[in-house]
Amino acid sequence: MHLIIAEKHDAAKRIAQILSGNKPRPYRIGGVEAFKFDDKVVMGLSGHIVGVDYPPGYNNWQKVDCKELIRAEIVVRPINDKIVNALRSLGKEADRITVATDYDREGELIGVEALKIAKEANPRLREDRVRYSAIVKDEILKAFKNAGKVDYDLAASGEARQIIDLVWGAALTRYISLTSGRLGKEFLSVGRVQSPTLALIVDREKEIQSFVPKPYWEIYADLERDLRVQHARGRIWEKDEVDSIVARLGPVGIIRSIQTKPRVEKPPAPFDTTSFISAASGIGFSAANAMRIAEWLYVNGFISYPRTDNTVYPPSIDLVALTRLFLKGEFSKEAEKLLGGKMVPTRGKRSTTDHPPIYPTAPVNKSELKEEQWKIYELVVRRFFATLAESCVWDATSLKVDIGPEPFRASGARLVEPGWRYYYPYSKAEERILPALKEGERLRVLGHSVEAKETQPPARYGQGKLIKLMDELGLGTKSTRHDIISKLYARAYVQGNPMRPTNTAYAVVDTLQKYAPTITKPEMTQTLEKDMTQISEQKIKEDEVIEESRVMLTSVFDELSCNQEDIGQSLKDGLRTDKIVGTCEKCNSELIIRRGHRGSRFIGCSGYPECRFTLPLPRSGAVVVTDKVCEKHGMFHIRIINKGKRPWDLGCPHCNFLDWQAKKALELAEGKESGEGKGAKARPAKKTVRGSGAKAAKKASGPSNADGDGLARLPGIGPKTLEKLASAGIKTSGELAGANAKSLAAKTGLSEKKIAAWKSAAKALS
DNA sequence: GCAAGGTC
Repeated sequence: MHLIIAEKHDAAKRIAQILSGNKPRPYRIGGVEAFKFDDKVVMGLSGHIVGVDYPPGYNNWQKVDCKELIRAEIVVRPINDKIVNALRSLGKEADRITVATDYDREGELIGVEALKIAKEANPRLREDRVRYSAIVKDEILKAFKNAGKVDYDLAASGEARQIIDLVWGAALTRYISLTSGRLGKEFLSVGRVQSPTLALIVDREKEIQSFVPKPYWEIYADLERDLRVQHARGRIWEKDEVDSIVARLGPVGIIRSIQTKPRVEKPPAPFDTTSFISAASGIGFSAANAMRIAEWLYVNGFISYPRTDNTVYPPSIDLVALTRLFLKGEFSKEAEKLLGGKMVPTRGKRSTTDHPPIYPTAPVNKSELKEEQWKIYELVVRRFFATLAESCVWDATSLKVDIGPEPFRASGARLVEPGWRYYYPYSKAEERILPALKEGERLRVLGHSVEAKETQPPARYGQGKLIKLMDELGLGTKSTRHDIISKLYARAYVQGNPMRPTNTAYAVVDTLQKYAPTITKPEMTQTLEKDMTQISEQKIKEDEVIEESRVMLTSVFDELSCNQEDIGQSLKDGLRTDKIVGTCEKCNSELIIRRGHRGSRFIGCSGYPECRFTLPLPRSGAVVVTDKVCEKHGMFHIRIINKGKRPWDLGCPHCNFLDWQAKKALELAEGKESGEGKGAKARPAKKTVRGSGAKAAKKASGPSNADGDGLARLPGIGPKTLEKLASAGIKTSGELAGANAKSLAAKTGLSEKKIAAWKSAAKALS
């Protein structure tokens, strides 16, 4: 039997279809679906099926000296047992195995991992490797006709990367976590990609903080015929000069020249992962969310593989036939127009061997997708169309006017031919139409204005911009960059979008930049890339590169241990400030996030034990203190970040607590005790509160609300109830708490029981 | 409970 190994299930399926000429038989083995035809079986892996790690003896962070990790044994263990087992049993049956994983470095390593497992089960296996750049018939058939050798050197270079990443990452992650006392769920992490990325964000923030704005002025004049012109000097840095220019202005402007030239905007290049995420970011998607949706669209057959560095369509894709598929449905107008043109595809700068650019593979009805999925799908379709469309052409006019001795100018732009912009309307193309004028024409000056401005600090990085920057610096890959960004949020290193570093991030980056600068710079990745190339070219041995790296890390640790005390202190100082939530309403001390026993957290007063004011916090997730302030309590809003979930904006912890109390009181009054209610510790910050909190916020902003102290926040009170209560003279929760339930019921028509429940809830609230 | 890299 001839066993063929692909990188993923989907690739296996399509390769089997092409090689078999029709539909291969699905062939289940140990819960894994492979494909069988003739004497062949094609099986898909799931990327890496084994991973490197330390033996279990090193699991205890406190007991193992992190320096030991530099030279500790590293073991390879299966990540996916099902696939490993299936591979073993298929390997036993086979006499030949062909590696058909993706045509790149990691693909070679993934292939070798699989090969090792199969050969352990059956040492007599003959092996070979096929290389293809797209899973299309010609390409695959050609690849299988010209099978070559497995490139063990290329795989070895990938293995070196794995080991170096693990050793540096694990040792420094543990060091920084132990030194700062942030253990357990709240550990701090360090890595070859994440730390330089975080440093970019921190460095940018420092630039912004230290930016000194410089004042400047711009002079504008309004002329008849609706013409507004700016002084040709643009930014003028001296106020004196502004004044003297203004003094020289006359009552009439004379048109010196007026020139119109065409300006051509070329259509954009096909989407690779970076430009896709960046475009999605422009319409409000986070990097991780955009990739999650793209992945779904790919798995369901609507778009091509979303993880690619390629910006050139391979000739094997029939672009015209693909466009014709869109003649029916949502994009029929666009498809028809496009097919009437030349349809010459644009080419980007990068052309790679593993996957084509991202393009739509099939039309789909809008009603079949969720709103977000549709938006991403539409983006991919429109980008695809744009890459086949004509240039966008403008008439650009530049106008020069003299007012007295002073030169002024204006520029106009008129859209002549929208070209690709017709299909891809994501960036606005604004026209500025100038009045029709002739050289030498004289216009009266109606007035002028001097605008005082100042230079602006550089902008914070949004996720789209950061992904692009990482790409340029070689940080991470198309498949990991969005994950790395998510990781920075999960560690509470950054918040918001554009991204702002927390004080924790400052402390960690400062420490690393001072004592372990290697890990904070993109150069580490660039050097590693060079070493990997040398390994794959047999110029250095894998072991030499790893050994060199270990020696380097050893000296980093020497430097760290020399400055142990300083580092511990500065980390703890930085970390403390991220924990200040507000000021205690009882004693004016700082309220900070504190740890209770058994991993619980709460907000406590730093005046303890004299002051015992506390507020509860949820048990799980990283607690982030945001910069949004509650108007009522003056406390910073809290955000909870759980791995793999959306961040939860808990809001003001005091408001959250009051909401919860009110809700509890209501439940008790209605007699439906939820299991956790009775005798349970106060745990307001639970998901159940979230709904009512959000509703409450909506209600509170409703127009019919005359409520100053949270009447609308009581669970079960909607706008209609509010009106009814208001008609009986009840406008605040205080008034409700003091009202007689029976007579109020009679006045409003509301049930007495409900009113009684609201009353006790209102009491809890006030 | 650590990294980064695949894929789901």
